[in-house]
Amino acid sequence: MNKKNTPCCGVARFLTLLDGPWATLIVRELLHFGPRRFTQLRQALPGISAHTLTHRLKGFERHGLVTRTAYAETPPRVVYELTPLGEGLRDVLEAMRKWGDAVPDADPEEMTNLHTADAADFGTSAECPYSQLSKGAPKR
Amino acid sequence: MNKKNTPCCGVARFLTLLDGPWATLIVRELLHFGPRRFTQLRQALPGISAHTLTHRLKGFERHGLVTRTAYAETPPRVVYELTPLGEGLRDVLEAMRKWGDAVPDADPEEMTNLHTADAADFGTSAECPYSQLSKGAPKR
DNA sequence: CCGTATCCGAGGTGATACTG
DNA sequence: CAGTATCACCTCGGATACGG
Repeated sequence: MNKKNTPCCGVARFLTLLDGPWATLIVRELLHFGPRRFTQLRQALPGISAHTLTHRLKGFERHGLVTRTAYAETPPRVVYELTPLGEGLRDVLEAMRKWGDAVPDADPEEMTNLHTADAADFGTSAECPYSQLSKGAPKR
Repeated sequence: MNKKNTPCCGVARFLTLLDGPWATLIVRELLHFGPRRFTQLRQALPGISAHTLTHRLKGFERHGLVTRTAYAETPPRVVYELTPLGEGLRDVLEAMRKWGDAVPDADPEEMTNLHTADAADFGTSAECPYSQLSKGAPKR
């Protein structure tokens, strides 16, 4: 919009709002499945803790990326949903996915390549092995 | 123990390869300016330390995102350049920038220092205010 | 000039236990 | 079910000092 040389601001803003390893993946879930409950997100993101999920979600809500709707029922039910702003992340996520899929296996020795199918989507959430990247586990 | 397990979905892969707040910004510099020397990058990213820059750069090199070319001169000269793979990140960065620009300033209190320089001019993207948001940056 | 080595703080994350 | 609180760990990042 303004000068062509200002990617700095937009990029930095994205990085600020979606900091942390889990943030983007949570958004991916909501983009892919639509409104989701707390437990659903938790199950869809193997390895994430309630602590982290809560923290990220609250941050998103605070920044206007998602809405939180609590139903006073028994048992309680809370639904998180992307706002239009959060929906706007679809293009970014899509670009990421496209790039990531195109990445040749730079590290030859592994590649648990099982994501062959879901190119059209953001990937099947359930099989995201990102849990293995959790801080506690040595990843590289 | 393998160094890295490659996430099956592209999004996770991106997040794995470009982890940390500075990673994406370094790529942005290289995307924008092309091949750059160590010191140039350092200057272009106010607040980054040699330690971090080296670490990120080595990671990029290891994953095939950038190439490192050292000239045995005096004084020594080292040039980093994006590989085609790294170039492919342009779309992602662009998507981020586009989104970030469209984000309304929902958090004035958190972004305070962000606009100090304001839309003024990041003419060359040199002054990326992200340094003030970095983990260790004490500016706030 | 281009890093590397070491120390240190900050914050994300997980595990566990507990509340509404 | 949907969190919250606390603790501890890990990694990233900055600062400084040193080496190629």
